[in-house]
Order: sequence, then C-alpha cells, then structure tokens
Amino acid sequence: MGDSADSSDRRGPAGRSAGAGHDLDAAIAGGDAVPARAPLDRDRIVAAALTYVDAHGLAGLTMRRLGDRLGVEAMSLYRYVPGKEDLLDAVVEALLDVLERDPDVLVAPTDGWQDFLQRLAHGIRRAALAHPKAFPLVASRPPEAPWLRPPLRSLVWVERFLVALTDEGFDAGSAVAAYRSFTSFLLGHLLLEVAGHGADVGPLDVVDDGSVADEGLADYPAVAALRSELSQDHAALEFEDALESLLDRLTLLRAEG
Amino acid sequence: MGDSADSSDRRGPAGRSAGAGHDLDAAIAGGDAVPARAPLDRDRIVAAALTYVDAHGLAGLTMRRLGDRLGVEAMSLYRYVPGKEDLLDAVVEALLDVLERDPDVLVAPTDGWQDFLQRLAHGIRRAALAHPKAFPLVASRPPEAPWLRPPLRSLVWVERFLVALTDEGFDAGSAVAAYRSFTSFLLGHLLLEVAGHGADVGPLDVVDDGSVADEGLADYPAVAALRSELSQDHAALEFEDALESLLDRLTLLRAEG
DNA sequence: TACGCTGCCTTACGTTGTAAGGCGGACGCC
DNA sequence: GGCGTCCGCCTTACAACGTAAGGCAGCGTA
Repeated sequence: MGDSADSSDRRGPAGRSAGAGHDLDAAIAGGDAVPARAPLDRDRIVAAALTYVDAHGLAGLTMRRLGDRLGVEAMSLYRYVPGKEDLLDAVVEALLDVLERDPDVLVAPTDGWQDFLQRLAHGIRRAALAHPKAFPLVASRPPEAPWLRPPLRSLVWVERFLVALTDEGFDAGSAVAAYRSFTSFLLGHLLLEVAGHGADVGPLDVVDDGSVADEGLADYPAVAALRSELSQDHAALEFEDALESLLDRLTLLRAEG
Repeated sequence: MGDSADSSDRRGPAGRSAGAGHDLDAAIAGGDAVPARAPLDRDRIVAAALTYVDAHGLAGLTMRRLGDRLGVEAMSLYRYVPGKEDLLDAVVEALLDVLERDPDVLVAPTDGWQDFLQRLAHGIRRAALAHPKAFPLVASRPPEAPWLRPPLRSLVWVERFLVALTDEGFDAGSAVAAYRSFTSFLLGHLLLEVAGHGADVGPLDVVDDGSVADEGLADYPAVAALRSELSQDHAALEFEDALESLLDRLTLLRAEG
C-alpha cells in the first residue's frame, strides 16, 4: 500500500512547527517534507485526500491531518472546499473520474452494447481496485438524486448508459431495468471484492494471520472443512462469470421488450 | 458533521432536558419519553441504538444522545459496551438476528436448496427493509474474518449455508462459489433498495415528487425522457427476477460440479 | 502612498468518544 | 446494629474533531 512516500507526517528537518513565528523560515528552508508548498488548489486537496485515504483509511482522514499533509493549516482548506462532506463527495468523483481517461472504456457502443457494458464494468472494477479503502465511499455517500445509483453516480454516465442501450434496441423500461441490474451487480461484487483487499475503517487494522480462532471453528465443521476454498481469491473469475450471466439476462430482457 | 440540525431532543410532552438535575423528576414524572429507567442492560442499549438510527440516521447517533434516550449519562453505557464501534457491531448483529425468529426462514433445507435460498434471501430483505437507515452498517462494518461476507456476517449462517448446499449436492468449490454469488447479489440489491427508502440523514424530509432540478436535465435528454421509468419502484420484482436468475446460475454450477 | 484582494493563519467554540475516579445504596458478615 | 465490599451510575476531564470569525502579510492596481 503506502507506495507514495508516507511517513511524511513528522515534519522533516527544518521544522515549520510552531505557528507563531515566521513562515519565512519554512518558505526559505523550502520544500523539505511537504511538497514544497504549491499554491494549493481544489484538485490538489482532493487528490491529497484520496491518497491519504488509500494509505490510512477513511477513519484517519481529518481536515487537520490533510492540511498537514499539504503544508497548510486545516482552515485553509475551507477556502477551496465547503466542508468535509463535500470533500468526500469530491473524492468519490475523483475516484470515478479515471473512467473518463480510461482508453478501454467507451462513451458509446462501437461493438455492440455487450462490449460497451463489459468495458464499462471492467473500467469501474479497475477504479475500485485501485482504491480499495476509498471505494466504499462510492456506496455510502448518498447520491444527488434517488435514481443516480452507485457506482454510476453521475448524470453523465447514466445518460451515456441509457443512450447506449436505447440506441441498441432496448426500450425505455428495459434500459432502465438494465441500468438497475447493472449497478446492483457492480456494487455488490466490487464492495465485497474491495473489502477483501483493505477492509479497514477500523482504527486498529490487525492483519490477523490465516489461522484465526481455529478452535472457534470447532462448532462449524463445514466452514472448517471449506476453509481453504473460502480463503482462495477467485474474484476476477467470479466477476467475469456473474457479468456474463448478467449480460445474458439483459439479452433476454431486450428481446422481450 | 452537524449538517443535520435535527431537533431531535424535544420529544414527548414532558421534556427531560437538562441532564444534570434530579432524575427524580424523570423517574416520578414517569414513562413519558424514556422507558422510565429500567435497569439498563446491554440488549436494551443495543435496541435503543437501533431504534435511534432508524429514526434519526447513523450520523445522529452519539453516546450522549443514546444515554439521554435511556435516561442515563453517556458514560454509563460503557459499563455494558466497550465502545461505540462495538455498539455498532452489536446493532448489526441485532438487525440480522430477526432471521432467527423469522418463521419463513429455515435453518436447513426441507424443500430443496432453492427454496432454502429463496426463504433466506427474502428474510434478509425483510430485515433490511425494516431498518433502511441502519442496513448500510451491515455492509460497512468490517467482518470478523475476510470470508465472512455481508450480509451473511455470522459464522452460524455461513455454516448453515454451506451445510445446506453440500447436503443438497454441491461440491466444496461450488458451495463456496454459491455463497459468494449469493452474498454479492444480496448486498448489491439491498443496499441500493434501502438507499431509496431512507438514504438521507437530513431533516429535509421532502418527498421530492419528481420535479427536482428539471432544468439541469436539459443536457441529459435520455435521462429526462426516462425520468418516470427511473422513478418507478420495481424493487420487489427486480429482486425476484435477479434472485431467480441467480438460482438458475447456481443450478448450472451444481450440475457442473 | 493608499487601497482593496487573495491566501493563509490564529483563535475560539461546541461536540464528540472515552479515561479516571467519586459516591450512594445494596448486601454479606460480625 | 455497624462495617466493609461491591455494583451501578455520575462527575469531571481531556484530546481531537469540524468549522465560524476575524487577522494579517504580501500583492496588483490606481
């Protein structure tokens, strides 16, 4: 996980600690620990928040710490972000924004709706797996409108989805039903897959080894017997299978009209 | 945080406002708002927490308010509950505990595994719909073990599930795969269904009919055109269909071995 | 030079979770 | 009866949080 140099919270050599004094010192001593004090805009803040969550979990994110990370006092963030809730919304948006830059994801079907949905699904999965600790936010943040279902939380994508399907022969009701099935499928699978990759949110993330409470399993023989199967990770395959099954179902739906 | 200035304190007729004073008053004035000070055990606390979340949302739940609700200071709760995190875990457990009392849910298949899974799925759905504001906790709380997937978070149910399926002709791998599919399906569907029923936390209880931000939809013609379809609630039907499709898929899985 | 803007800092307040200890009543034992 | 012990709740206290309000230094412009 902490690929991007964490441990930077203890400030480096030339401390800019005590607020009272001259930040001249800090400015001159220059970029030591913190990214050298760039002018601090909204995108930098959101990106830093996402990075922080990836590294330390949602629970660890506070305005003060995020400020520290950016070489700035907490209150300075409020010039660019209305509040923490909005920050988290922005983080979700940023997380899903990679779709826009993903070359494998199409904005409209070129090789049929199934290909379109496959690419979209995999794109979202990639985004989720890239940020296991942050992805649950996508599900837990209430959407702007009740029919904007996570993880397809933006009007743009709902529009693209519906246009794609109706263009490809779905009628109104079927397109909407497909939208619902698709989102349910993605949410369920990805939430659970991601939970296996960094399920924290807890303060203490004790990575208990494999042999947790083996004696506790005495009362659960089937679980004990299937332990190895239960621990194996076939997430990718299962995703594929379930997605294919979903597409089959949608094919039927489309035909029935 | 404090976005929701939900004026939750003043409840019934005789308010019991200032905590400091004589609880004589509360005790004598007797069971108006508060259950008149029963001896306060763990189950009462957990039940009160669930009730509070149902009524005011997760964000509104604090130890102090929960204490108030029980006619007790916040710190008194700590004699029965180690901390808030554990409380929330207990709430999740309580929420799912109705399964044990649900006459339509079986602990072992009597009419085949499909019937067993149908009953289980519907039981969980009932539990989720009974507590829309609390159900997201089931998904967001990290499970004890990585292979305990929400919403089937307890060893007991995983055991029952695996026993049921293996008894009914699934081999080890298939039973586990079925377990995974089943949980993914439930989580995705129920999380999204529940989000439609009380996703917010807000005092803004506006049952927005349909005319929200119609001008914003100008750029999204497909969404605008399908608005009525998008707003309709076919959750029950969709649940049924998706569940049936899942069972079909599991039938195949079982046959293949 | 004066002035307003921008961008960050300082201070301060109310609220949260919870550690530590106090205190009164119930109860066993002499 | 008196007396210790314990249980159950309260009181006090603290650090950390989100954020309202205002300050202040450096700038661009006039």
